[in-house]
Amino acid sequence: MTNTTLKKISEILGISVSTVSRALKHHPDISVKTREKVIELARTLDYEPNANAVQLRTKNSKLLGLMVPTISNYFYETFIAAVEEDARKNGYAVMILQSGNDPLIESENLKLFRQNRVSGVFVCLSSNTKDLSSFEKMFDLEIPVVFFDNVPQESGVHKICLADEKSAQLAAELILQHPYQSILAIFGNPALSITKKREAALKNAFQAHPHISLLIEHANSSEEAKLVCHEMLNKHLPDIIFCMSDEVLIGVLKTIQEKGLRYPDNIALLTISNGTIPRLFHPQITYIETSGEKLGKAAFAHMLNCMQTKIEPTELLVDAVLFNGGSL
Amino acid sequence: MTNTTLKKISEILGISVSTVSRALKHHPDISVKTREKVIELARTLDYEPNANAVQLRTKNSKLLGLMVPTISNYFYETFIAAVEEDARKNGYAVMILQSGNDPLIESENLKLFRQNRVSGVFVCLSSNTKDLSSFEKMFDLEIPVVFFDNVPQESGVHKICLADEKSAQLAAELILQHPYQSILAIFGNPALSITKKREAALKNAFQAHPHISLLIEHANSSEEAKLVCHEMLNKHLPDIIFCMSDEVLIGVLKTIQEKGLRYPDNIALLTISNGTIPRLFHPQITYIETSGEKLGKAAFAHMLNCMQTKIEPTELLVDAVLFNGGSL
DNA sequence: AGAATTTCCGCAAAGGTTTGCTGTGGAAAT
DNA sequence: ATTTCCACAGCAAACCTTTGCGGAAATTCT
Repeated sequence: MTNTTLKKISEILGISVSTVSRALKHHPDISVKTREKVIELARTLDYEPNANAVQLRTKNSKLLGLMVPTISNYFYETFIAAVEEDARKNGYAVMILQSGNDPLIESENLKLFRQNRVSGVFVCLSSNTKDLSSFEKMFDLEIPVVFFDNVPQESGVHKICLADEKSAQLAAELILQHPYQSILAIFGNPALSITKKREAALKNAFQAHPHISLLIEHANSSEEAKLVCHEMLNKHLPDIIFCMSDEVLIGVLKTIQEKGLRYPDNIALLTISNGTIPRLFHPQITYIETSGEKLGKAAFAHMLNCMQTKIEPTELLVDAVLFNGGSL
Repeated sequence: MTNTTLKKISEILGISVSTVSRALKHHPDISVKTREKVIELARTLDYEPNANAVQLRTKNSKLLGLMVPTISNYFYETFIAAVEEDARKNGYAVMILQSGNDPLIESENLKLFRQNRVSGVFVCLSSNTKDLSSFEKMFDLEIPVVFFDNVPQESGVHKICLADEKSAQLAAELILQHPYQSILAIFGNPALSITKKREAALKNAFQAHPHISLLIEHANSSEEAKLVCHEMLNKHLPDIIFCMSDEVLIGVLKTIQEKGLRYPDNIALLTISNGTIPRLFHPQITYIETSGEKLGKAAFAHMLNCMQTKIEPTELLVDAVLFNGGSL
């Protein structure tokens, strides 16, 4: 079977292509009689506009780009799911690409987005990206770019983040409500904006409490976190371990389980997470919620704004809330 | 900045558009001198072909569609990641849509795929889809459809599945190697092809062992699985619980933890999973591996075949292997 | 030198849609 | 009965690229 086009409909009905096109979009120039004839036939022939032709002509696609380091991640997947859902409801489709944390692939992917004429892109920066040079062309072409989660330091771009500072502050407050004296805080890749923000905020919060020992470590993966944690626990058992993310938490949990430690009895746990992992365990692990879903919804709404009216680049924050499990 | 097109290049160089087009693809009709001039200018102007125009003209897009009930799922996310990665390496981009297990949205999404002229689609059927009527048009238009994971019963379509029967058999064999006498097996949504296959295979394997009690239950979500498990354990403590999937496993684990049971001492556990969840716990949970990654790679390879040469629709299986944790 | 190739490039159409402009017929206004 | 106006529909260009075909100039062969 071959595809039905405006031309085919117009030939069958013996009218012009433009009349068919207009009838289909209820243009007032077309009489009701003609319009109904056209719509009727279009339905029976199951006409579906060729998006390529439409976009070529109108220069305005219903495609959005979305790039993450990897799709396979507790946080990104919920973000993606949320964006896709809202996009669908608004008639947009989403083209998803992974950078694998490789700036080269990131750049290639941006090119792919451009070639496919996306109307906007969501980007979580690769952890190895040093500058925004590969994004220049997007800005030049005025394709809205909304950065999320791991965002560039530069101002003048659209950023939408979790309340990184606040979530670390919340964590600090919660810790201070307990009589913990020694804290082990394990963060992720120090190159990430979220790492920097969370680390700075946590450090800052404890500055006024010099009697509390705050030990900070970094780990780029769950495996590293596990090793680091093992190492640290061998030296000294802290009162509480703070994990910056699910990746870290997973490593820490493995260590704790392997060592036969029990929380909250032997050691307390606190993490920042979207909740999936913390809720798997019993007792559930107390976490500061960073919802990929909320972030996704906010990002899409912001994108819609960007595409409709040129708005000033800003940094938006999605609030953080505490979920009380039973790990401290 | 406006986009560079073939026309713009041709005007600057004072040659025709067709020459530019041919030069850029190393057509033998074009002299080396002209070709190099063109390529040089194209590079400095950072020419990027308009995919819409190309596709419109060639009727052959570098876009693939992928539909799953939800992206946010331990299994699908790895599948998607694998497909995207291989697609990228082969110059394809992936358009991802979620059906939310709603046949209506599923149908709408197929339409979106068609309108965007994808060259092929991967589909994991929604659990509520009763027939393949909404796919008819895809077949008519000869757009390759590769079903995966939850596939239709019909033959004559491309299906690529985990070795559902074999994985259940493997599970049965493993169980029979131990002196377990009572088994609680919890399966997922009975409407899914994977549920049916796994359940049938498991039942079948135990037919020859009537002295072993095999109790079968169903649960559509982790929460249901948790409830079902609670209920069952209140009546009777089985020797082992077999979980069909991660969803089920999560519910079961919660129940077990809440009840203060310890595996493998009080009860044994066995599941089918891609490994993410089972490896989070200590001891790790023994599982039959169903790798979304392997499935994704196989699916993409198959899709490539479908697009190049019309091959006979077949059912491909991705093998299942045992991962020995410490839960039985 | 004249004929036969070869080399290189341009013309124009096609793909499906959208849209500004033009043109027609008929009804209303004068 | 002439003019004015409106409702309706078609023409043609444009978006950008690809490609069959034809043709001019340069080269090679008698």
